[in-house]
Amino acid sequence: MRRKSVVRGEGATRREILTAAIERFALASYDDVGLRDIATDVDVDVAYVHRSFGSKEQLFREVLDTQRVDIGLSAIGEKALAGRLAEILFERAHARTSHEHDPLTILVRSLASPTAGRLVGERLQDEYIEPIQQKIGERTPLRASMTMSLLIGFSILRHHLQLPAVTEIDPAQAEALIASAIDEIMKFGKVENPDQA
Amino acid sequence: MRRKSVVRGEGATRREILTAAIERFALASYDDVGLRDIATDVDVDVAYVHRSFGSKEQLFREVLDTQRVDIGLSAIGEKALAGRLAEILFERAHARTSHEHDPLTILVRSLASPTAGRLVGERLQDEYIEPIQQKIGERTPLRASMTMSLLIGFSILRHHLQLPAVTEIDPAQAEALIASAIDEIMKFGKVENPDQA
DNA sequence: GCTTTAAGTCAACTTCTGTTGACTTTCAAG
DNA sequence: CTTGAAAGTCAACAGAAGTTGACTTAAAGC
Repeated sequence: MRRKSVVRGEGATRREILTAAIERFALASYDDVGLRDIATDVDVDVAYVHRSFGSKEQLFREVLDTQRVDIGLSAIGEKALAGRLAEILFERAHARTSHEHDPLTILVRSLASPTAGRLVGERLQDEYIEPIQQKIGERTPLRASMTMSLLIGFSILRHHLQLPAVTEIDPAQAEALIASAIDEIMKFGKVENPDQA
Repeated sequence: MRRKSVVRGEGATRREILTAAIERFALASYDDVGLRDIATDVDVDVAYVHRSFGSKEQLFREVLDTQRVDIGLSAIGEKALAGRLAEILFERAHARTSHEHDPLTILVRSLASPTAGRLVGERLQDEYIEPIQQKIGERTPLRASMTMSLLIGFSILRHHLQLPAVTEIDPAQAEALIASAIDEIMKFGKVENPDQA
């Protein structure tokens, strides 16, 4: 008597579905991606997409797992942190096969969704803010959050809204400027009163 | 022979609906706010909400009009720009009646929606980035965009995701740090090679 | 008092969503 | 050849959404 699992499908088709889902979730938000869209991409029935992962939310969760990025903080010093973060943000922007996206894209796309938002928040906290906090010294929550603000805001302007001012920028130049902005934020903890009125 | 307008309702109830809509759109995204929610708030029929504005999109447009903010750039110098922007972001955070929100909130909430996203992008460009560009000197698109990245990212972390690290910060302190971060970004144009490897 | 116009309601339609039960197909093991 | 589980399909449901046509109510204008 085998236990009949609710989740079916462990083979090649399942992987194809996951790949198609990654693509879709990088281009539209959780709520705007329909299981039927994904089903069409892979040319299977909607029901199969659903049952291969148990639920849409579970599928999304697995997509997020796919996008994990190791900041590699343990290996680098505080000085190199800014550069590393900027690098992550632009890592795939330099790639020639341009339908690749930076690891923040999928997270950022689905920020607003009530269903997916909670998952996104957790990932952001665990995968970025937490590690950054551990790396820097004083006023850490605020500084780590400001750093993330810059990264997330930039990703939004660039990929979501595709504002010309941002998309037309030379990536290498933008990367350098992001890095030095983060560097400045890192210095905040070390000054008592930055500029204050 | 009066022309029968598709849009009905010019009176007090219409204004109530608009107020309720503002509240709703500040708390949830365009797609997640239902006309039925708003109708319930004001205690009228859904159909009346719809017809008072012609369409949901038109209602949202009027809500955005409501949120217009004059940065007042003409009156201030480049030096005061950073402080002014930070002030806008925190203007209503200090208020005691706390169900008020900063003018970016509604824009940011509906970034992801395909329907509302276009509107949001236009507003952001016209109302913030454009004015900021006009105020600063060199490398203007990039610097203006970086500034907006910080503002938007912070708004998202604070209001959307409500990450503890951001919500627990003393507003006055955060405002000061945002301002000095923007100040640093403003200096980018004036240095040839910031730090570069 | 009748009429017109706006204010507001009611019920329904259409479209789209994730989900589910029941079915068929495939294919390897015994 | 038979069995049995996995792979995959089909049709349908239930819920929610924006929208629309037809209706009623209410208050002025003449």
